[in-house]
Amino acid sequence: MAERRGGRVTIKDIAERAGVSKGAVSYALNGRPGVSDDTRDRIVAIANELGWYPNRAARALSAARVDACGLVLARPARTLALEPFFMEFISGVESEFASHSIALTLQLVRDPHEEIAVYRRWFGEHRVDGVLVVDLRLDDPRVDELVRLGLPAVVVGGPVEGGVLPAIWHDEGSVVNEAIRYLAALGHTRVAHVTGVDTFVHTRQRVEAFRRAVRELGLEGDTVETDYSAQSGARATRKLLSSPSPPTAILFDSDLLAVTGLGIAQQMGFSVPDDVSIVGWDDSLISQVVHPPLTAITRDITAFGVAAARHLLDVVEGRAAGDVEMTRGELTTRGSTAPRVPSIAR
Amino acid sequence: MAERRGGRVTIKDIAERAGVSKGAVSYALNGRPGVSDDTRDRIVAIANELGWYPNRAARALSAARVDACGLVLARPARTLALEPFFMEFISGVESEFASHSIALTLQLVRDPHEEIAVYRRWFGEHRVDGVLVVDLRLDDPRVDELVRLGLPAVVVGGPVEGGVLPAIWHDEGSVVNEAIRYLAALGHTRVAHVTGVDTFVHTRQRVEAFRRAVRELGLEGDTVETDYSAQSGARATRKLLSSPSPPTAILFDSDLLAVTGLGIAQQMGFSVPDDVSIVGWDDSLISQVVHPPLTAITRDITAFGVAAARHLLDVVEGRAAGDVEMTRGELTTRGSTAPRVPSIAR
DNA sequence: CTGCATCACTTAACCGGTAAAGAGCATACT
DNA sequence: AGTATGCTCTTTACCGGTTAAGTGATGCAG
Repeated sequence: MAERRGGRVTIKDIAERAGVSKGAVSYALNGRPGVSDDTRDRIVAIANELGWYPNRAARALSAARVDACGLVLARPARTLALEPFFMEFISGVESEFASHSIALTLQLVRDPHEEIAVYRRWFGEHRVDGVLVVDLRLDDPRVDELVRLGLPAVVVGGPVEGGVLPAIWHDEGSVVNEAIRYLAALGHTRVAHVTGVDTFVHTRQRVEAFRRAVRELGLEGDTVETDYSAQSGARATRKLLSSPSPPTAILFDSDLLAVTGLGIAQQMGFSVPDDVSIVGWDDSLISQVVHPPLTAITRDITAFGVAAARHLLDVVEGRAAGDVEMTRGELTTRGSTAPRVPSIAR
Repeated sequence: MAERRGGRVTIKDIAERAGVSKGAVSYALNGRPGVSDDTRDRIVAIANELGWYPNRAARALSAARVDACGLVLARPARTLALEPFFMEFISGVESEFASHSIALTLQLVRDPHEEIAVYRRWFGEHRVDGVLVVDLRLDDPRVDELVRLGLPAVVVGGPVEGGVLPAIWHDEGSVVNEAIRYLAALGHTRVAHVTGVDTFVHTRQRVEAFRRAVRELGLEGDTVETDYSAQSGARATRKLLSSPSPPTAILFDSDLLAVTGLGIAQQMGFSVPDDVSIVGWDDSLISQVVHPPLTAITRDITAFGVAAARHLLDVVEGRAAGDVEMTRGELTTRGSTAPRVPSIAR
């Protein structure tokens, strides 16, 4: 084998073997006109035989594309590890990228400030063709920076003010509404909402929907904010349940929060679901393996990842922009929710 | 601003601004001799002002490095999402890579066969400088392929037969030994081990250590294999606990398995830890938030990721090869283990 | 005053692809 | 016959860096 640098096969090797020029090889392997079918077949056969793959760096240098997209996660590692959402989302993103031979470049950072620095670097280095931005915040500085750079991006989790970047999100409101109506139908009048980070747009959407539903149904409804960490979830649950008139049903904004809340409730002597009903979010197996299994808001996160990735590829190729609103999740009822037991019980 | 393609600043722009040649700019920005200090300072100042970053593709084409490393995960997405190990590991890997401006390219695949195809492509495309290989198997075909390709790699999870690839792993055996001795000291005589995938090297190590400890201590000790999925964990637990003389203590090979096992045990009417003690592995918050919190084998997974990444960078740069054995984990005791209640109780 | 380093830079080739422009030849048309 | 057209392939420039080799100018020793 005529192998060169690092054992890699280049189109030059193929050209020599086929007795044609580099240009002809390039035309042949890219399926473009300019070579006869005979020559093309011969070249393709040689390429396969030698196990040729296009050198990505070389291609990126002339073509504008690097065939890689990026995802930056700015949540604490410990939270990420426990939040099944991200791995499922990534797996959806991956499967879409893989079928287009696009690489996923992942980076974990500590805060949005670092995240912006990563975008600047990635753009300057031409490391990625585009990025997926998660956990959209109100007045998100990342949006301005991405627009300024001109780095193609799709924002996951809420429409962007002014529509300056294409976005994709779930209808969070109507499923919150469904969950609260379900709890009300079970007889609960004091409900609570343990939310995620308050400045995230999807948190706002959920909180607003929660407040609206509570108002419309004439319930009492507290809201407690967390930073998605287990500790803050434990604190929030403890605070709610130690109030003089604790809620009889709690909606949690993530699996991790819900499972933590369940543990705290049980530890405080509350029986779930007899004393307090619990509803989780992002129904993962964790919700199902705990005891009792959790009623939860289910959505197809992998499909969400697929859709986000596809949208980004469209944006990168200039095929489309605009926003995509995915169908809302569903409420899956399990053992952690039950009709409210009249207060004589306690 | 003299900006060109896609708004990116190139050394040509800097050269024009500074009134020098491209070569001089390259020398200046790479801290190599060949330019005066004055000129260097001027060039660096201009580069900073224009926000220049080296185009990675261009650099990769001449230098041999692409400054990216890869990680392929060949477990089902649903399992991955729930297994905190991987995200924690990735976060460790990431933090080490990030401090060297190395990108992490992640790919999820269905099986080792696809994984090999990814390595071939990555190597041919020159997408990565090296890879981290997880879940080492006996007679792992990936090892042969990586050796054949000459793609730098570090194997995570057990030494490679023949030492053909550098590896990094934990001492799994001695911590298993510690856990079983602890259970024996609590009075347990019938113990069980719910393992992961049997062909993984680290599973073998654990199983051997378990069998040795059981033999040495004169215990009865069943081993049941799973594929790490929650379903198979549930099945394994059900099988063990429905035997005529069920074990009074079970060691699970992962958090997910342990939590699932806990749920099944409780569902079957076993009290944990009174009827059966449970020990988990990879002590994540999940183990801590369930009820009772799980006794578990703890190890610093993030540090493991850091060490693996650092070892890979050494290998890529030809600085080192060889194997690294990390310190073993520790047993953290919590509420899921207790002294054995004499069998009169049941 | 010559000879020879040394310094500070420029020139040019190269990495491995892409793609526009050109060249040689056969066929088709007027 | 002359020329236009089309096809197939080659030549060449280019992407944005790196780097070996080359060039003037300066300094300094003999």
